[in-house]
Amino acid sequence: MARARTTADAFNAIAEPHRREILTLLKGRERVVSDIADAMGMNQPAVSKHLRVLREVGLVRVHPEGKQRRYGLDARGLEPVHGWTGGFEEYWSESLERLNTYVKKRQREEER
Amino acid sequence: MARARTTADAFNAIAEPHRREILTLLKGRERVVSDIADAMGMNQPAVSKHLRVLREVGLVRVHPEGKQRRYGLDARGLEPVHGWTGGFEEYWSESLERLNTYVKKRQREEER
DNA sequence: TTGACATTTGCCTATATGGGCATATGATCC
DNA sequence: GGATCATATGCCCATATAGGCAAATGTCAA
Repeated sequence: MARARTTADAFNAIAEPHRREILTLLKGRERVVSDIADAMGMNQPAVSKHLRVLREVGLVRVHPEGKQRRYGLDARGLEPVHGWTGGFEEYWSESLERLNTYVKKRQREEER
Repeated sequence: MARARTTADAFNAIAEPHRREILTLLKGRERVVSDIADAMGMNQPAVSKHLRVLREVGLVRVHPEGKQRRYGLDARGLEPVHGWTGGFEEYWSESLERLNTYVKKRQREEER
């Protein structure tokens, strides 16, 4: 079996650094394809392909405007990723880790 | 150019559902390979390969114990993912979005 | 219609899986 | 050393890119 499709879900879509860069670029405002390509120093077809992936996974939306196509952010699809990783927060937050240690210690003491 | 290696970073490593499942399984306690394989209903070699990826990206650690190898979580590598997605929180949190709108409105008012 | 500009899509290549199966490597016990 | 259990690796296949380049499609203006 091959690797999962990049359009399978947001987890796969954002695994590509250039796609994350695009999403970041779209944060403040909507942008036209050539604008994005310039900002990234990439040729336009490559950008179009990444935009297609992001579109298929629902992280961006297109707003045709004459011959141009403005792309806008629809980051709701990132919530599952944020939520999933958030479930591990205690493992990297030191203060939370201390709290956790404390709680476990208390639990052990209460068991006596 | 091909897709980035799954061991390139946590973003790529957690794009695979089975690997996310493994990390979740390791949340409470450390587990031995066969234990993980059983819990996931997967054969052992496949699990070993996923563990290798997670190990190379630093999300798990091995603790040899006789002929067994206990794997433990080291989720600190997930923080960048959580942090990056967190930068988009306002786009899916409606209350936050309202707050954002309010803040921007205030800013506009202050500019007068 | 024709021309010009903006984007998308098709084609091709190098690369990287993910899982099944068989086999190698490690560790423990006799 | 030899047997046995637990894991890791090697090999093979089907599949999926990511990006470069050329060509197709869409849109608007004269």
